[in-house]
Formats: sequence, structure tokens, C-alpha cells
Amino acid sequence: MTKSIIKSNYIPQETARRLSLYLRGLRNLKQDKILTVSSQQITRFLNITSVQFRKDLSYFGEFGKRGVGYDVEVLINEIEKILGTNVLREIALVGAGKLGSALLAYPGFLEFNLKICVAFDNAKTKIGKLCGPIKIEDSKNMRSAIKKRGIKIAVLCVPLEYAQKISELLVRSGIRAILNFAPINLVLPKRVFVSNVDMASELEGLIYKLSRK
Amino acid sequence: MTKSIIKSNYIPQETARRLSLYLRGLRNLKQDKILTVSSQQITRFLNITSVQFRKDLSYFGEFGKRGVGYDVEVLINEIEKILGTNVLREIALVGAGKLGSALLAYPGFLEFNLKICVAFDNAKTKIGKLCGPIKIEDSKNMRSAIKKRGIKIAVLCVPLEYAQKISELLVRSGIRAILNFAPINLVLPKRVFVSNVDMASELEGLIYKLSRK
DNA sequence: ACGTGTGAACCGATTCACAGCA
DNA sequence: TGCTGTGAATCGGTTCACACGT
Repeated sequence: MTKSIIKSNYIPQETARRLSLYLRGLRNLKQDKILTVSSQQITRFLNITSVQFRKDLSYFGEFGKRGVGYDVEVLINEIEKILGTNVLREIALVGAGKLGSALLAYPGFLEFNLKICVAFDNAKTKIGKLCGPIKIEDSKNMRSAIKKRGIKIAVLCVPLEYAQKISELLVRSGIRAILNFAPINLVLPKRVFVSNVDMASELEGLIYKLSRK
Repeated sequence: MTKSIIKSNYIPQETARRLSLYLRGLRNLKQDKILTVSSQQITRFLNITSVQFRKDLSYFGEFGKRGVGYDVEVLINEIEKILGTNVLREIALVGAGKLGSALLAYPGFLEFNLKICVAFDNAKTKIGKLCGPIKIEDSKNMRSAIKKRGIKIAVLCVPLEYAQKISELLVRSGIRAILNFAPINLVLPKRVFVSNVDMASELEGLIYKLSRK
């Protein structure tokens, strides 16, 4: 019986973000046949302090043994339960240009049981093309296709100038979370969660730091 | 003579990151022939408060007119000066797989005067291939090529298992800032700045929020 | 002794509240 | 009056210091 594990009911944003990193680290340890790990040991790979790690976990429960550490297998299961990676989550991809096609082939999503299962484009040249196991569909059918499958998550890789309009259409189609690659701030209802992947600005930030150090 | 504009000498990390967003917003306004803008107006597009905007700018100087707002043109110039986007910054790309090739063609970098000017791969099938204006070079020559050109910034798109080793080689080649697309925490000297673009974990974070709201 | 779990202190960043200038 | 610029208050998140279990 999957009892709710959440102990505290306010969980810092950042803590949630780090859980996926912990899961990754733990899986690597498991692969190396390591059964038990202390917060010290695990945070040598991740660049996070051991206190941070312990505190983060403490929001969800007590998973370690004092004087010993954490059972790798058990902790993996707990984090998977928290993140809900036990069920496959279906994702729609919109815009099958260079970047979109690359994401279609990106193996990293499976790590968290995330799967792009439909892709849309409006270019005649792309519609019907197979990209790995996925056939690009006409974006005319996007709304109905997303609604029918009940997909709630989208990856948006359309050119800048279409991003706002298409994101609005996605919301009307039932999408509740968008990973946005267009360098623009999407203005959408607050109930919709958007995460921006802004490569140019990221790089600029890096260079700014570099220039001041 | 470009006098230093920095007023305060501690500038929050986050402030620096936002400057590029402001620059973008201002350029859009300029394109729409808008000459003057208040902090209120500009922050309707970006999702940032007007106080945040003013405070951020205040670290660098006083660019606005009370009762009026900011001259769009002037502010663009000031931010460009701060970010150093007036000079072209050369970038090396490592790993010309699907994602790497997509980034080679990504037009968004030019926005900040960033340009991928060399690309490397170790696959025979890719070496010598033209990707837009860039010819993929053999990664054997990477170190000397980067050193010779004095490139300080790299985009890393190699498969997970090579990422750590290659990043170390990049550092030995003189690279000081890395935009890393591999889902791993690179362990490098502190003087090297790394920014991770972790699409799967980003998406997972989004879904976690969704599941709790 | 060792390593977890956690209230309290701290720190960076955001927001408030308002003074100052056009 | 309108909007900027900024010290002071506040907030979210991290780190400290240590109690507790094994």
C-alpha cells in the first residue's frame, strides 16, 4: 500500500529539483554494486553538501540509519515513489525542427520514465516523417490528439515568433506543464507551469561570471 | 572611453542572469519603435516585478529619469556594455551528434554576439562534414585548436560516459566556462564555471510541481 | 564513534515603503 | 503626479551545531 511519505507539507522548490539528481547518483552507485552509502559519500559526486542532502530527504521522511547511512536500493525506491517515476508519463513535442528532432531522439528522458509519444509540426516536408519510433503529425490535429490521449506535458521547440500562440493552444488542449526552448517569456494562466531552457542566456550568464572573476 | 559602469561591487548572481532577459525585452521594444519605457511596462512581458527590474539596474548605475522611465536605446547600450556583447565571443562545440548539430544551427546565440566557431567529434563518419558554415574537426586536434585560437568557452554535447574526461581535456586546453548538456555533475577546478542544461531533470521538476498543486 | 535528523542562526535575494527628482 | 532609486524588512533556502540512535 503506497502510503504518503511526505512528512513536512512545505517542500522547498529547490529540494524537489534536487531529488532527480539524487536518484541519478544512487542509480550509479547501485550499478557499481554499492549497497550502502552515507550522505558524505554520495555528495562527493553531486556538488551538494551532505547536510543539504540529509535536510532535503528529511522533508519526506527518515530513510537512513544513524551511524550507518542509507540503503541504496531502499532510497532509490523511496525517491522514485516521491517523484512518481514508477508510472510512464507521456509527453507531446511541438516543433520538429533540428532541436525538436534531437529531443525526439534524446535517451535521457527515459531515466525518469518520461516519454515523448507524439510530435507535431506544421511543415508539409516534416509531416508523416518518422523520427525514431514517432511519426510527425500535422499540428492541425494537435489539439484533438493531445486531448484524446490526455497528455498534460509538452516540450515546445517552435520558432520564437510562434511560441506564445502555440503555447496558448497547448493550454487549451489540456497541457499543464511546458518545457519551453523558445527565448521568450510565455504569458499563460498561473495554473500552467513553464520551465524555460534558454541556452543563449545561460551561456551569457556563464561568460559574465567569467569576465568578473 | 568605456568607463566602468559598475556602481556597487557586489552584484547578485541572479541579477546578472536577468540582464540578458532585459536586453531581449528592450530590443523587442526597439523593434516596435518604442523609445521610452517604464519599469512597469517592461516587466509585463518578462515575468519579473518592476521593483526587481529597477533594483537590478541600480547595481550598475542610474539609467532612468524619474517621472518618465528609461530611454530604450540608451538602456540597450548600457546593458550591452555591461554584458560585453559588443565583442564577438568565440565558442567551441564538442560532440556533433543530434543535439550538437542542432546547436550548431541554433540562431539564438548570435543575439548575444556568441558564435560557435569550431566543432569537434571523434566519429569518423562526422569528421569533415559541414554543419552550416562549420566543418566538424577531429577531436584529436581539439586541444591544440582551442589553444591556438584562445577559446575560453565550450558547449559540451558528448555522451554521458565521456563527459567528465572530455571536460578535463577542455580545461587543459584553456577552456574556462562550459555549458554542459550531459546529465552529470562535472568535477573540475573551481576556477572553471559550469552551467548544466539538464532537460530530463528540468522536466521532472516541472512534473513534480504539477503533481503537488 | 559514526552518521542521521533537525531547530536555530545565517545569508542571499526579493519585496516593501518611501525619499527624491522631473 | 508619476516613476525612479534604495535602505530596511522580509522571505526562502542553506549551513551550523548538536541531540539522538546504532
